[in-house]
Amino acid sequence: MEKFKGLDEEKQQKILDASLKEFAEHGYEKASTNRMVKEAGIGKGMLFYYFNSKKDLYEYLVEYSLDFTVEKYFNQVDTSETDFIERLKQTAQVKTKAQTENRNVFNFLSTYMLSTEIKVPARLQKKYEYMQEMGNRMIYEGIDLTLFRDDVNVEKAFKLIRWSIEGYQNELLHSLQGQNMAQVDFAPYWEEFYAYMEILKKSFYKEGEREQ
Amino acid sequence: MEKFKGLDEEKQQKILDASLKEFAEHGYEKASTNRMVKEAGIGKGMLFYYFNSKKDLYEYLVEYSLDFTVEKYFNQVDTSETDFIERLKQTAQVKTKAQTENRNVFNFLSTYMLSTEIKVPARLQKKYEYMQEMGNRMIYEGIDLTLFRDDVNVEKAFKLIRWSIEGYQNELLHSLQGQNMAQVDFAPYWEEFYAYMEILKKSFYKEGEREQ
DNA sequence: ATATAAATTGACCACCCTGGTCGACTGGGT
DNA sequence: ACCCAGTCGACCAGGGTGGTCAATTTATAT
Repeated sequence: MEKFKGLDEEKQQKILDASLKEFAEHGYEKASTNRMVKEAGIGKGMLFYYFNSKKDLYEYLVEYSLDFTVEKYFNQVDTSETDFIERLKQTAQVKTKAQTENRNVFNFLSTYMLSTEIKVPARLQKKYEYMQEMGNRMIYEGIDLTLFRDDVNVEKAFKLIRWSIEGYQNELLHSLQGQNMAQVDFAPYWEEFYAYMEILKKSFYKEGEREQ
Repeated sequence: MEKFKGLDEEKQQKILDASLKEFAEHGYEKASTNRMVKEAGIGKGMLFYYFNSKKDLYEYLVEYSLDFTVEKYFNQVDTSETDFIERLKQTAQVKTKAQTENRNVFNFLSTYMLSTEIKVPARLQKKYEYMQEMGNRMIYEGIDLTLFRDDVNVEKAFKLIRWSIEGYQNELLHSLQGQNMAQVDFAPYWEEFYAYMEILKKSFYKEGEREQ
């Protein structure tokens, strides 16, 4: 692995992108090292020179993706915002940015989370659980509960709001399928998103407790 | 194909289940006819005796799944219910029932809808589009718009409510992963689901326009 | 009972792809 | 001149592919 880290950034990135993508699309077993090296533009031997085996490569990618997610996503959210919906608006923005900058990491990680075909070492498993815990804190910690209507269960309102936002993001992602994310003008979609957020506030917050 | 339809129901079902499952899990290209026949408990030759080729089998399954969905799902929903959330409650119940009775069809169809690796004949494509149109009508046709609050856009409220329900269903499905659906006691989950629906009514409907 | 037809099997085919290895080659440092 | 880390891709044995077909069992008709 030290071999790999000695490479110049650009080459590293090409190899990471190629292998993250391959694993994300095909899962562990059916991912092909041949396709990876072709996509990355390196000789077959090099992949096994940098990483010793397919399995080692996979574990390296898991750790890389976890670190990436914590640093470029979780650590960017300002947890001093106590308005739940505002907090989620912010996470949506940060997430979109991180996702646009490196889609492969997100795709890889989400297939990794669902898949059960391979078990990683305990150290990585721990890291993964720690990351989930961190993600929860990023969303729920320090939220001002008094903004919510008194006649609805706050826990359930949390979930409904999160599901709504995930639903919007999924639909948007699906409708933008195939387009190069880097060159899509997101402005109108943010407008639309904010409109949805306003509705959620009207619906789930107390009357008159809303800003402006 | 007539050969296949002449079989007794039980054998047909075994073959359908095995191949729907295989295609759903691996996609068209990587699905293995060998695994299908092993799972179905028939000789290799028979699959190509009933259906002429892998492709023909796939198209048969698409049509079968579309017909199944329309008959056992769409046609069971009572569209005389004009309360949007009540209508969706009902579709959720019908869907859960149909899904429990034949999970493979739903899994196959949802991967088919996302996948782009194979294009089916125009006739099937038309049938698919007709089914989507039918699904929309099942959900939106004849809905009483006056129940909704005046200060929110109804179209957007529709979507928020649907996303919420889909979110709940996904989370439930995920938490029940691996268990045999046929022998899960759904009663407490329906309780929980109804609680969520009540919150949605409180949030998105006019004050005092709610039943009881 | 016999002849004919239909259903069913699985060994077999030629081909493709797999993760991983290894001898050959490169270019820069000494 | 020698060394050596870096790089390549032909090559390996093994396994899986969709599809075929001669052989056998089972059902049907006479």
